[in-house]
Amino acid sequence: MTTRPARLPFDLHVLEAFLGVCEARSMALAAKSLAMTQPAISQAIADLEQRIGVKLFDRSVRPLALTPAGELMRQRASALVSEARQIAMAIRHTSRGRLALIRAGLVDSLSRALTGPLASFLVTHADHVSVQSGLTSAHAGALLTRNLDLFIGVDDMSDVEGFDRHEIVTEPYILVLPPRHKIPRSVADLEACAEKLPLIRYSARSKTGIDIERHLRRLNIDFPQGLEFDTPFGVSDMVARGKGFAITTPICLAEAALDGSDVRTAPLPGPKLKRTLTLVSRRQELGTLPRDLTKACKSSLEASTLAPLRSAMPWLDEDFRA
Amino acid sequence: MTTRPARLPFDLHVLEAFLGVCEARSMALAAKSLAMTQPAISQAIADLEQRIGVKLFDRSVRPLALTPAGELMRQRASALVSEARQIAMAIRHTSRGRLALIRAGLVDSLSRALTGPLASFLVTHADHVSVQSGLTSAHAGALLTRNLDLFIGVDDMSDVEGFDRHEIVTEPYILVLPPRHKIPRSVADLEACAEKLPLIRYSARSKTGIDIERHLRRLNIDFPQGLEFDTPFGVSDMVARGKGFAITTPICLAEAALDGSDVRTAPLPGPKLKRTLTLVSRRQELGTLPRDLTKACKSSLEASTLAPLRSAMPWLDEDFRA
DNA sequence: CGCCTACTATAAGTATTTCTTATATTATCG
DNA sequence: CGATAATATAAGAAATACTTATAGTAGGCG
Repeated sequence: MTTRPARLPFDLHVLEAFLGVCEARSMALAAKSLAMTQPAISQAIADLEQRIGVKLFDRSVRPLALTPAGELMRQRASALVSEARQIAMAIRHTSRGRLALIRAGLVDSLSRALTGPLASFLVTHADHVSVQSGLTSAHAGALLTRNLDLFIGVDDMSDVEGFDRHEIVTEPYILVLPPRHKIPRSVADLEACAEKLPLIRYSARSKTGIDIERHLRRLNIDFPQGLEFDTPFGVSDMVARGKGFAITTPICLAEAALDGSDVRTAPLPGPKLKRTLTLVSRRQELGTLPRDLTKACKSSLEASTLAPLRSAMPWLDEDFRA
Repeated sequence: MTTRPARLPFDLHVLEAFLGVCEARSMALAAKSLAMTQPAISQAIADLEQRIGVKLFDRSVRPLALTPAGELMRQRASALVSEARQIAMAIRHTSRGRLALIRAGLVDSLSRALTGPLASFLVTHADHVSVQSGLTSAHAGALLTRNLDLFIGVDDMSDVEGFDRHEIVTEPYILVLPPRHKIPRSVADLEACAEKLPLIRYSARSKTGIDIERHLRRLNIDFPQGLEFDTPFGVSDMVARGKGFAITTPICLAEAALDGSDVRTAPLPGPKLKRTLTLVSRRQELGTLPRDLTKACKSSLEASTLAPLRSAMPWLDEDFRA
């Protein structure tokens, strides 16, 4: 006679009850919200504690307090139950060929260029589409914690396994200066320029800002701290107003969509600095959607943004295309 | 009368049964391995399918085939059940003040210096200790997929939320040359040196190798491809044999533990390049263990490695200490 | 300090779920 | 086409989860 393999000491339903108690700090209140009776909750929790061999609640105080093991359990059970709910939903809707919900992150610098095309594409594949602009680091974290299904951004999470990556575009960093300003052609010229006109910075909360600062440090260039902004518009508008110069990218500049102004653009002197925009999604969970979406975004970006940028800046690399 | 809130359409036990069928490709065989009867399995799966509203198996063929929805379910259910098992174990042992198992990753370059102290410390906190040397990128991936509980490495996963980081040491990259070789004092000297003696490289699979290559590119230095190694010993031994020079770190050099040879060391000309070694763990799951472990590692590293290195290379930065 | 209120725990019984045995149905292979 | 090995279904048994009733306990207030 075979020995029954060891079963898990809890089930999702019990964990839901446990989490209800954690939230309510009361078995009676949890019972109400879960449409069960207080003794059912009490017995379920007691049984769970007996099966796992530790106390989860301190019942000698009111309201109930979690033990350290209880706190650990709360965190991990919460994640587990949340994931289970997402599985339930994902299974149902994937099988219909449509997703119930797809949440896409889009880096700020592509917001104007791609929000429309992205949403238009996704809406043909999901009942509900959420497009969230923001910083790529936040999007990457959200993808890991399954609060996003995919994102387009500057970081491709290349050190993490289990994700697919589709490159959309690689672009160089460029100089942007106020109208009619002299163009620096060397690193030395750039440093001289900075003595008269401050560098308008991207925030260090963005990967773009970080890359630029790292680049300048490696050139041993130490521009004084001054203005910094989160958005391409903030940076570009200040340049247009003659308040300083900036290091940015053609797409960021296009994103800023300055009205009628004529900032000057030039290649960044010294070693080349580039950034790549990539679509990242979990492997195997969205079928061909990421690849198809990438194609759609490339087409749209080329027509709406890259071709005009090449016209405006003929000195951009031949490789600057989607 | 309150409406009962929507329950999850499955429980862990049913998912275990489902996964058993996936693995065995047979309900009868799954029943045997789960110590249940075949009809119990058949009914459980049928009920699951009815609750979630999709077919998971194609029963018109033998052996059973998974539908696309079934394949997605298999992947996600597998992760869920695996996580549930780990929760069960973690809760049990955390509450006893000891862990059942703790798995620590340690970057290759600290292997000799810290494997002993690390294992000695952890064995007082866990019944079973696994210390895995390797590349930090693999360790970071393993931590994310919960195949490691903590690691000490070069990447601190700073873009990912939910982790604690404790800095252990920051060290500069340095030059290492064959015995009695002339020391380059400028970037130009370094390039001239490379015309006679090749650069012995770290593999691009390591973050250290990547950082060095990126650094050289930003200096517009393009050393020809030649020898590359994964380990500090491989790189350092080749230098000792007069086969080339290397860019490395004091800790890597110490790790190489060259027998009786007398390679020359010098500051790296040009912009400074440093690396930081950090202990990374999930927030709030290991209590004070990561902080305590960090202290223990710093003490041990200072005594065993950093003090001797400062004696051997008096020109190292004052900040070069744990 | 004692009493009252509001909470949890326990006992006993009921309802629901899960499992087994017996057997019908179906896929595959020789 | 028949035999074998698989899954599905029916009916009943066993186990689990829940309810009602009530005992026991923590904390707040007078």
